[in-house]
Amino acid sequence: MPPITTPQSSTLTPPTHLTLQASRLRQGLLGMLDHQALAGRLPSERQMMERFDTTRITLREALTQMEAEGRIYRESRRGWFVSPPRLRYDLLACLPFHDMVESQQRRPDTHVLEATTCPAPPKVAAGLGIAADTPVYHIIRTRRIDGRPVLYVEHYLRIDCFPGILEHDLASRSLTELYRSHYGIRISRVSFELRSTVLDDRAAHALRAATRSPAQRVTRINYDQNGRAIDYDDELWRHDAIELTLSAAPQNASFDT
Amino acid sequence: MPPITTPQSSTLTPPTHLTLQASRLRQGLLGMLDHQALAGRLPSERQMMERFDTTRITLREALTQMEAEGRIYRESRRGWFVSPPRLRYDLLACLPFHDMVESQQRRPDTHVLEATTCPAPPKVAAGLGIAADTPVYHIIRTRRIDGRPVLYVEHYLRIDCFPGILEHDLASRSLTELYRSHYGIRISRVSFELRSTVLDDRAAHALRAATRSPAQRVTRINYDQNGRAIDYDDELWRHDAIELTLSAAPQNASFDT
DNA sequence: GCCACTTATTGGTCTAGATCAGAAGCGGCT
DNA sequence: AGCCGCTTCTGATCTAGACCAATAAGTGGC
Repeated sequence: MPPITTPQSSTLTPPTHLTLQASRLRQGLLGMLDHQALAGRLPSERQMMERFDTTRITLREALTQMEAEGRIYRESRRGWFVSPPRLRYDLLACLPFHDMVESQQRRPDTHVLEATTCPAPPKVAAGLGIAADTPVYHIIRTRRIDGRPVLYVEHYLRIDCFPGILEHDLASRSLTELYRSHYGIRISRVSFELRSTVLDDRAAHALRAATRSPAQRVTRINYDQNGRAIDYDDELWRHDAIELTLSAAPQNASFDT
Repeated sequence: MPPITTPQSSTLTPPTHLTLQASRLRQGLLGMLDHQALAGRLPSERQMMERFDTTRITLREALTQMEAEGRIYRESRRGWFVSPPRLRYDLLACLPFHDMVESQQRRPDTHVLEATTCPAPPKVAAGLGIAADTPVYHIIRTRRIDGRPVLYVEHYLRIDCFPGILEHDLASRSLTELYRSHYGIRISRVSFELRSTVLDDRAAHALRAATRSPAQRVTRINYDQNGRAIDYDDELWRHDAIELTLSAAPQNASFDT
């Protein structure tokens, strides 16, 4: 006998339940993204909720998932937006932010939030190989691409390497360029630590993002030609804004038999 | 009339509202993590919801946030767990998975889901520099650390480079080791593409994870000593399971004046 | 025309449930 | 000892609202 696999699907229960709501919603949203494509802003939550005939909570869950995918993002209390293409960030090219962004036909933009001196936090001290609480320069900046804030970065610089560097224009000049032109220091080695987390309250606020939005942390230590750690950068990117790339020779694979 | 700014705050509505619930909940959960530390499993949602006197939805939102932070993770329909320490994954060390895991005093484990031949998907073909739909080996594996499934990886190998490689034991031997010992091919260059996304349905199912849990994608192309692309790997990691590291000389910074 | 104020809109947070389906544990049977 | 079906627990999904707070737009006075 033919044991019909879905005996109840057509008669008793209407086909509009199960977990179909989610996929239906998802389909609808994806279609919306395709159509208005680069339009940017999505309709308000209440409008979408009505259009897709669902609940606010269900809708928000679907939106949150697409945010995690990197398709859309939100600005705090401002709405949902379609994510622009990711910036390709070549870790070893070591291009200054402005150059990197412009080389991809995008418009960069930097804003300095803070430029002070502070005692080195434990992690920074450890990374730089100096005693904890040694004074260091502390620079906090936000960076935007095509007007969208995507990066919150804190730099910690060794004071003995870059005396007086805070006097320069830190919004329009790149640090690495300053290192070279004013201090004769060039970067001969970099080490990275990458992990995906969320924006902390400070970063979220600075980026106009909702607290604890998904983020990509890029911690970076630069070394000069003498192998001395000269600065420690802590970058928090909106996770949908970048795609990290990297190409190099492996460091031990040549020692085969 | 005197429009008292907060007329209802003390009388009608209890002071337990605002956004305090969230932070209170968060505190409680963090305390719980600290105390039972490595215990692993968290209490059931209904128990926590009662203990913290809140709603299921509010609780789940808090849990989801901590999942995004990488502090906890969930197994589909099985519960919430405290995230173990992240595995340090040195991109340029190019250590086989088993060695990498064991060198960090963890227990590795591999399971082969599929080992077939298939036409190269467009992206793979482009990455390998071969015509689309050229047949390639296709290996799908899941990997675990201390019994926890953390990695879903699909390998695409050029058949002309590794004829008959599917006959080997792909669960206990590393591919790179097979490349070297049986085919005389060693990896002389790697290129990576890193982006944070979510697990697709297949990967989620294979990792016993909820669909669309946060994930770190690591796409990798290996090149042999002749500069020829030999394989294309697509790795999907549970995002809280790893911390990527990397140390190298920048590729253009030496050309200063 | 500029600025302070008001108001409407919208996202952020929360309540109080219900239903469904997979996972785990348990017994009993083989 | 081990397989199988049953029950129970638990997470997954969804409904139908409410109130708060920040933004943005509109309004009136100077």
